[in-house]
Amino acid sequence: MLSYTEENYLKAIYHLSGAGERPVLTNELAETMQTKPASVTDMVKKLSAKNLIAYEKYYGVNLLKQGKLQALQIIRKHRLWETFLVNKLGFTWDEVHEVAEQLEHIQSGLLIEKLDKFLEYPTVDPHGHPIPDPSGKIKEVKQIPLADFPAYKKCTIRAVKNGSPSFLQYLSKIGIYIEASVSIVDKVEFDGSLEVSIDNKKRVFISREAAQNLMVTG
Amino acid sequence: MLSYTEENYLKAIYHLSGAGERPVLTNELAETMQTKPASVTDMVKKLSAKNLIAYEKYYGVNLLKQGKLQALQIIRKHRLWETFLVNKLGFTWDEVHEVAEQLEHIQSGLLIEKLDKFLEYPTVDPHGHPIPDPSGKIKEVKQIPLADFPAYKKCTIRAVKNGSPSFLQYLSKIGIYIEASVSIVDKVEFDGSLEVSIDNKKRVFISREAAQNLMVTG
DNA sequence: ATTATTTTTTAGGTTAATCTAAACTTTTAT
DNA sequence: ATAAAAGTTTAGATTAACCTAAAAAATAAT
Repeated sequence: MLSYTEENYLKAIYHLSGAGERPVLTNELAETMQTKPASVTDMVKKLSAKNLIAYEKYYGVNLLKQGKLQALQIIRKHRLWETFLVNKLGFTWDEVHEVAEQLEHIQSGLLIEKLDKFLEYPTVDPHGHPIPDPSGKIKEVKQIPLADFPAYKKCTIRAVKNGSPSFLQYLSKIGIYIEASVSIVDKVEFDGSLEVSIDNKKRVFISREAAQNLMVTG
Repeated sequence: MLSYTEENYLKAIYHLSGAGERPVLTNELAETMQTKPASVTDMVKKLSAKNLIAYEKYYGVNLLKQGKLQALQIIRKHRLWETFLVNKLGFTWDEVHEVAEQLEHIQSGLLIEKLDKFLEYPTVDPHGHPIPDPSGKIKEVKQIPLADFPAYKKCTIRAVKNGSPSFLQYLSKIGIYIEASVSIVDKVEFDGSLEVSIDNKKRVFISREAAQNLMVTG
């Protein structure tokens, strides 16, 4: 059984490594874990001793099979809980992260099984992120940033990349939501900002920065 | 902010003290906390320094106002979660305790507020135990053990006292549930066991022990 | 190719919650 | 009333997760 902290490390390693693609450095891990590099070294040795990650001094860590599976289980729980909070309890999408960070550590297979059923087996969370299945498999859907989508063509908002509360609140305020149908109607040369039509109803300006964090499908 | 462990101590003190009526001894606390008396002494000093309990050497501890309030908040959360697990997720009443022990420590006022609303402001949990209101107030209902109820008179099962999983499973099996209408139709002299009629439909024998753990109202 | 800089690790220490063993109170039993 | 038993506290260790400061390795810059 993993500790709360060990679980958080695995999750951070998963995200920082891009689902286990590249090695994660001590310093980046220290930053996301809000701790000191020296502490990371300690923990990384511990996880390595448990065969969850492969740790090589001065090089970084890589997720091993078991570690990746564990990380995916935690992500699964996190996203199921977020879905619950929004769909059932009426949280807004900018309010759920902190609470889900706690709920994801509850240990009960039965609970997650029943929660999944109660939510009718959702495949994405309120931010559009995919929910791994019980075995850790993820149904990836090809998405590109709205910033890279051709102008005048309709597309659908599928996910937010950086889901910080303030960004999410901003999106709500201007009327952008998951599944919204949008199209770029103008590009401002000066700063790369875009004028976007939402559901053929309203038009809003969004920064290049924001457009890079909105993932769409054609 | 209290630690997970501190919260559990407060809750245990609340229960062992009978809602704060009598002092709790180090040894009993050690037993329910599954730890050693020496560890209890340490923790009790800590909670005392935080003015949550009054600790007197060799005498025991008493809950102070703030400590009692905290304990009641945790109990509130525990019972709301149990209600959620049974009413919404389809857990049986013997499966919920362990999970609720974890969920009760989630820190989020908003979450409990919304959960309470989602459950439509329940006043008792699946075991018939009262759910404290947000300020910690409990609506006490006078109940007596079925064992002490007069024979032949109808009464209603309101709560279980010792809600161990095996007892709860046994109750389910013989058809006893919260809100069931029952009456004692025979008392066995030999061992104090009772023959009980449930909903005027079926008759079962229950031990004196069991009858003492079933709380009823007339 | 050295030197300087950055990154990472090691060494040694801290805190919360536990433990064991020994000392000390309180209670119980003669 | 005193001795034995039971209960409780103190003292000193341990473990997980962190820390700081110093040493070591890797990377970048002249």
